Amino acid sequence: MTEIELYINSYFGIVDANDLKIIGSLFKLTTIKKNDFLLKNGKCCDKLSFVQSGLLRMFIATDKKEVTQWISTKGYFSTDLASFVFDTPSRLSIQALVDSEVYSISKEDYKRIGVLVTKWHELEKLFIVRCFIMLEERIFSHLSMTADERYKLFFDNNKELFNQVPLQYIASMLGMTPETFSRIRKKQVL
Amino acid sequence: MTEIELYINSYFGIVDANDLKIIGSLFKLTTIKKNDFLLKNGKCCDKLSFVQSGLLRMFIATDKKEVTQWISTKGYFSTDLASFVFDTPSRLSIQALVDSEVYSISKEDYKRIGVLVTKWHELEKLFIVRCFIMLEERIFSHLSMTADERYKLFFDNNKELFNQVPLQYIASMLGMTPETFSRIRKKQVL
DNA sequence: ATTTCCTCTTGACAAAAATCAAGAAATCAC
DNA sequence: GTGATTTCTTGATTTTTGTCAAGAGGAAAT
Repeated sequence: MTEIELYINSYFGIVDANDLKIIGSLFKLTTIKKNDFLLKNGKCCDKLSFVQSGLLRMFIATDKKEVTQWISTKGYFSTDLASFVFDTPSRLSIQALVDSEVYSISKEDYKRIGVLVTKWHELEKLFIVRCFIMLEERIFSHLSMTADERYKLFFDNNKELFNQVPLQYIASMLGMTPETFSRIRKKQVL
Repeated sequence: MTEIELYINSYFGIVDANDLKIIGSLFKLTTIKKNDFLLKNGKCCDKLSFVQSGLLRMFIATDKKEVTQWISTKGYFSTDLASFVFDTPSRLSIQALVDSEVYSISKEDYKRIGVLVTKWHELEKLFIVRCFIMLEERIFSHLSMTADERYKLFFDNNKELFNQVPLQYIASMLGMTPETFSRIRKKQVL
């Protein structure tokens, strides 16, 4: 199995080898240099990507600051879903934090999957349900935890990220300032 | 068209009248008395419901407090999606804040929709994508706004809710204490 | 009506987090 | 390697939010 077939298989649970081949063949591997953009806000997002290697930062620029919504690591998908699905201008920008490789599918090819693979919509639905549940979890963390607790929770589950990306982005993604983030880290060490 | 058919049509965009009838017939209208539970945490959530009238509070009980995740008003769906889709014990409890009516579908009948209506999975996928986008928006509000700003945003979009439910639940849902909520309200009036 | 319960408000205070400013440390470009 | 830039840390201070406690107001029950 190719790498992309493995992803599709693990995320969408497709068992049929033939379907897997079809879908996999529609994704194209491309590289993005550090600091380059996979998507700039304002443009319509015309592709869906999976991170094969590297790191992508998804952020929204406000008048005051940039808000990092998520950092996609190997295996995560990366797109402005609203823009991709409903053809609206994207609010998200997506930028590579290091040289990265992504498997991307164009909107046209994406639409073709549904035609070619009967079970696709059902499997994709389950995939999005899982994403939905992750977001619910994240909202819960903001409703019920302090910055300190959110830090610990995220750190425990994503240790490897902390020496790969500027910490200010993780801080933003967890809803705190870099200063607060730094002070929390200091406490953890002692 | 019956009320439930109207919902299905507006949320899932089904055009075929026959499909609509089929799906609509699988939902059963039931009533829930004020303070009664549609779902108690720990049980497996075996149905998916749409609010026809009334108000449902979805909350998670922690050791310290109850965290209100969302209040479902007319037209919203209400379920513990993780529990419903993956047959796990639910973390959410769902309780009626006033006498309410819901259209519910059992898990078995829900599964049958996919068989009976070819386009169902695709339409449902789009529905969940819209839910996903709403949650992304909500997370953004926690990453970039103060309690004050979150209050204003929510108030502007949900004025009618404020004289129907205990305000403490709205406070919780917005991630602040009842006291902070009360003080923000006081400032708004002046 | 009055008692009880629940919700909301208010004040005083404590804790958490943001802001501002400066400097250290690390990284990047040449 | 050296200088320039970016990122991180730290301190001082302010703002925001939470906590605790008391009381007011309303709704529901008896």
